[in-house]
Amino acid sequence: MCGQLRVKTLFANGKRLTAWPLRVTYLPLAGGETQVLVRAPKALFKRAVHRNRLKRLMREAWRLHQHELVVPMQVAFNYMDRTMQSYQVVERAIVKSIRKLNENNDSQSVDS
RNA sequence: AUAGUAGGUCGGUCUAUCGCUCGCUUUCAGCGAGAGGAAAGUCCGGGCAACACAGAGCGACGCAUCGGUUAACGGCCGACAGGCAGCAAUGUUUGGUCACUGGAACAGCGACGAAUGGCACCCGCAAGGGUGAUGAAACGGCUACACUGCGUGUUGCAAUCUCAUGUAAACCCGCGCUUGAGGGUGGCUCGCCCGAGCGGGAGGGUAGAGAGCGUUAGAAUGGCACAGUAAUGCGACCAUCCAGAUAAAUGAUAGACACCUUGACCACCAAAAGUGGCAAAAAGGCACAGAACCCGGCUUACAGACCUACUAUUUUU
Repeated sequence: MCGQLRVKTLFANGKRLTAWPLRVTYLPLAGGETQVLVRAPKALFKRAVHRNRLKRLMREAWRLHQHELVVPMQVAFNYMDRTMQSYQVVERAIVKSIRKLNENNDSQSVDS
């Protein structure tokens, strides 16, 4: 996912959920392809190496589990812990957040 | 053997599965390439680009023993002198001129040997004088400025160029159109040049792509000679063409090996401590750190391993 405008609208209008150590901001799409964004803030990690590492872990976990997401949406994974976590922890968080995204979407469709 | 000094090298390897970026090809696939010694800090110096040409004077800034080295440097190499630290190997620090002008400091004297002050003794009513011993501290300067010599045009790849998209060539105010606003030249002046628009307000629009951009043939990289004490040169010989992302590729998982720490146990010893040997199982660890136009330096960070030279002490021959 890229483009200043799209990112801005996602963070302005998107909903949030938490799956430690990630905070997920998402916005369901009517159609099209799912767009993803990963973030490791400079405020939390001073060194570029650490930020790169975390973004790679998040991307890798997403790559292996992206097919589990049912409905297309815009998703932003935001790393928010101050310590470096292992791949296992990140993977668990990604899986959990995908499950939550699916649940939320189901309940929404039921309501409407 | 122990302790230390200086310089240098390396800084994980392999396999399987699933991926990422770039290139090529016979393109639903295959093959090849894919982070560092500091890629970092952005502190110096260049290349490169733009400013029409890149001139002169003044100023400003930087550097300052001597020689060498280089594309260049405030870097590097070698040498000299003084201070400081160390038993030593060595490390560290300082190094133009003060003749003239100004400032601070400064009585005068002084290796032909030390003024003054303090001390002791003697003379004198006193002021003071004489003799003697002890003896901290000193080199011919310091700082700023000035002078002398050398160097520097400015801005930086968000430079710069091209294409595409879109709007308002509209509105208001001020100045100007050769008797010339404004600009190039951002420290100033002169000189040179461009010149019909320029500055401000409110408002409207765009913010995508490509080149620059990858050691596509050079200050190129890696060997090997040669010259030199060395930095470095020579390119004489051989080999090679080597990351190129842009919400920013170079990764994830599993296993094996290597390395480091702890270490059952064994030997010496009466025992403990200590020293030496072996190093299974197990546990833990495996640094600093991620290219962004490209090079040469400097500085800082760094687990651990290895190599070379030298110094001191002890023992043995």
